[in-house]
Amino acid sequence: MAKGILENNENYQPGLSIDCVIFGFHDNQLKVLLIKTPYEDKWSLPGGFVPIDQDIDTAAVTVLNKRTGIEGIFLRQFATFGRVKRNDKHFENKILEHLKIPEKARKWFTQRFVTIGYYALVDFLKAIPQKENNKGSIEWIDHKEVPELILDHKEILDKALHTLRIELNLMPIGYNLLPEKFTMPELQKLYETILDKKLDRRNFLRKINNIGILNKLEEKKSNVAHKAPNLYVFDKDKYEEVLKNGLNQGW
Amino acid sequence: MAKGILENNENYQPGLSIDCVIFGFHDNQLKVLLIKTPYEDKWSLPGGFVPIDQDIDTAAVTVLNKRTGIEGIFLRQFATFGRVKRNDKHFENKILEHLKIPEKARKWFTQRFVTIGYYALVDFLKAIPQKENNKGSIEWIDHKEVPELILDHKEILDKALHTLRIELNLMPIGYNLLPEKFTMPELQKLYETILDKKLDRRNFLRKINNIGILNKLEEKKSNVAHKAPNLYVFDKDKYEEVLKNGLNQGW
DNA sequence: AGTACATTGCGTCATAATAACACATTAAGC
DNA sequence: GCTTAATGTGTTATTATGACGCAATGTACT
Repeated sequence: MAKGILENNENYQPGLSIDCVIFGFHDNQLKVLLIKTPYEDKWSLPGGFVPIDQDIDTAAVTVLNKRTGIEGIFLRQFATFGRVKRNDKHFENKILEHLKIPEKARKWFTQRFVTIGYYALVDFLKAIPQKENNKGSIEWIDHKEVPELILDHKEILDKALHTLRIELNLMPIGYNLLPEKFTMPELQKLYETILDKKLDRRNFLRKINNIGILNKLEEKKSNVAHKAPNLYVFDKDKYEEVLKNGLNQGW
Repeated sequence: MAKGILENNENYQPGLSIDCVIFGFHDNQLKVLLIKTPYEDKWSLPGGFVPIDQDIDTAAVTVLNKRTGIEGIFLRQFATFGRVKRNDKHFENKILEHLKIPEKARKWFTQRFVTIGYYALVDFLKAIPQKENNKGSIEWIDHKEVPELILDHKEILDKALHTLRIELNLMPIGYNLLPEKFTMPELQKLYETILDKKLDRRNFLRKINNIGILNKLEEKKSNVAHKAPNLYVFDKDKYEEVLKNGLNQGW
């Protein structure tokens, strides 16, 4: 919840919020950063409100930065959710009381909200979940084991993943999700996890190499079971270029 | 401008608007439906506000329906625009006076607005531009000859076209842009116009046919110069199926 | 040390998709 | 009837994709 919002409603854009679907990758699993709500047994996406003097993109960056502690990450708006009924039952009186929201601020919280969805791809190891005032809990959760979410947050999460899957065909990914040096099997696992589909090792290698954004290092990964795989890094310049121009332009 | 908004601000979601980029196709040109603003020599996208008790998608349908008179059209949300400065200079006093907006309503119009962009594909011949109270003017304008637009509407239009170009690879189009019976050269021209690129006749035919959404009719187009082209119709069932499942799934 | 096993690197082959191009057909206009 | 411009229907070379074979490498076990 945004700082000072209880005292200064008028400093925020009314009826508008930001919700972020923050993806990370760890242990061959796609993780999503979720927050446990203090007042009921559900979870929510990290979100916030939009300061009246701040661009919506900036407000999204603020949410992300506040929750992960990192900057300069991949962040993209993917949809805006505005069904009337999406929050009409949410902030009931008992919840407002539990949150100790003063009477005069309640109207602000119970108004109709439209929310703008952003999704982010971040480095799991660099992104340290940040609690709100050291209270509550925030955790990385396997996207296959997402618990019940408040409001329409499940729908938002699903839409984010769907968008990510489609955009896999339009842009390279991995730079923000993997450590600097990584192996081909790791990159492949990332794709397989996002797509929820097995890919052929050898065809994957060929296709990824054809994009031309990887540099193979001399070193191999050490301390691994079985044959040591090669290490790769992204060629940042080429990566950015492909990100900008897109790939796979059908027509 | 939405009905009753001057008297009943509180019936609308504050600081939120809808803008529609309505595309049509005629004379081998991609057209955009634009409105001449009465108070200055600029044009704007057709838009509206969001009734407090209406889904945003419904509000977008309302705008579209009001401006074209048609229903059941292809309409898709593509982005939300929320820079702080996007409308801070727009509704200056002289404009508010010109619009005869009463003093107490001015605060509503001068607040910060975030707008949700939708784009639509409609049949040029069926969509008859509808004026506001028979005042002002609304016209189909060639997308290559778009005049100066208010606010960030040019940016919104560009983003819509960019989205449409990308989505050409993910879905079939034409059903909402062409008459029921059409020729292959017409469909090709549509693609060429949207993409702003020449395509090879024979390769285009093969690729379109492989999608499997067209039925060739027995008849040919009559009263044409040169060789009479075949007529086609979309197979609605297959079209809808491909629309839903998408095409060209890279991975 | 030797062997089984899992995993990686690198390659082949058949098929499908794409790009570039040739030629015959049809109708209008002179 | 001839020219012209557009359409219908191919062919061929190149590239991308999908399915699969096999040798190399390191761990674990006997």
